[in-house]
Amino acid sequence: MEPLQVIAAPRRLRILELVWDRELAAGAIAAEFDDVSWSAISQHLTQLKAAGFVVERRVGTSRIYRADQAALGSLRSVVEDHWRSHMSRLKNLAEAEQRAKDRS
Amino acid sequence: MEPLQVIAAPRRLRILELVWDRELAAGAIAAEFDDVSWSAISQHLTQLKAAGFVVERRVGTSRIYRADQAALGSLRSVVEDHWRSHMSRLKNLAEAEQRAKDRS
DNA sequence: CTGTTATTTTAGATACAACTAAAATAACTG
DNA sequence: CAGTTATTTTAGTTGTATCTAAAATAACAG
Repeated sequence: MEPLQVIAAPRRLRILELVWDRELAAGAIAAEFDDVSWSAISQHLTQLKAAGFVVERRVGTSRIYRADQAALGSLRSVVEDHWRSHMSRLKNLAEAEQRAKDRS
Repeated sequence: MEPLQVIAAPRRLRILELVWDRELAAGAIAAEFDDVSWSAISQHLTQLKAAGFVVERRVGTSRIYRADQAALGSLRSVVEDHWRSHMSRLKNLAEAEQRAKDRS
C-alpha cells in the first residue's frame, strides 16, 4: 500500500499517535478503542509496520510497537499538523492518562 | 472531507500534478485519463476545490484549474516527494526496458 | 430563440478498504 | 506435556468512496 494511503486512514493515524513517543503493546493499543476489534487493530499495525512507520519488538507473548518518526519523511509534519489542527493530541493523552489512573 | 483524504486518492494526486504549475481546462485534464469518465474527473476537481488545493477560473464555457501550492501547507512536500519517487520509478522501469533491449 | 460546446450534477452501480468472528500461532507457566 | 495469555491470520461481510450514464446547467454563436 502507498505510504500516503497508510497514514490517511483515521484509525491508523490515531494508532500512530498512541505510539508516537512511547512503546505500547498491541493489546494496550487495542484497549484504547472501544468501537473496534483487536483483530482490526492488528491488521492496521501490520500495515503500519509494512510501511515502516512503526517498529515491532517482541517481549514474551507481547508485541510492542513504537512509531519510527524518521521513516515518515515528509509525512511527519503532515501528521503533526493534523494533530495540531485537531487539537486532539494533548486531549487524547490526558484521557489515556485518566483511564490508566482509573484502572489502577 | 479531510485534507489528508483529499490528496490520498491516487487519481486526485495525479490531477494535482497536471495543474501543479500551469492552468488547464477541465476537459484537458480529463483528456489525460483514458480509463475514467469526465464526470469522475469533475467530481475530483470539486473535492480538490473544496479543500482549497486548486483554484477555478471561468473563461467562456470552460473552467480552468490550477493548483494552489501554498494552500497545501505541509502536504506540499508530500506531493512533491510522491511525484519524485514515481518519476524515479518510471525512470528505473525505462532503464530496465533499455537494458532488456540492449541484450537482445 | 435554437444549437453547440464544455462541464457539472444526480442517481444508482461497483470495487475495495475496513471490519468481525473464529481458528491458528507463539511464548510462556505449572 | 496441557493450559493460559497475547496476538495474528483467515475467510467472509459491510460500509463508503469512486465510478458510470444520463440529465441538467452554463456560456456562447448564428
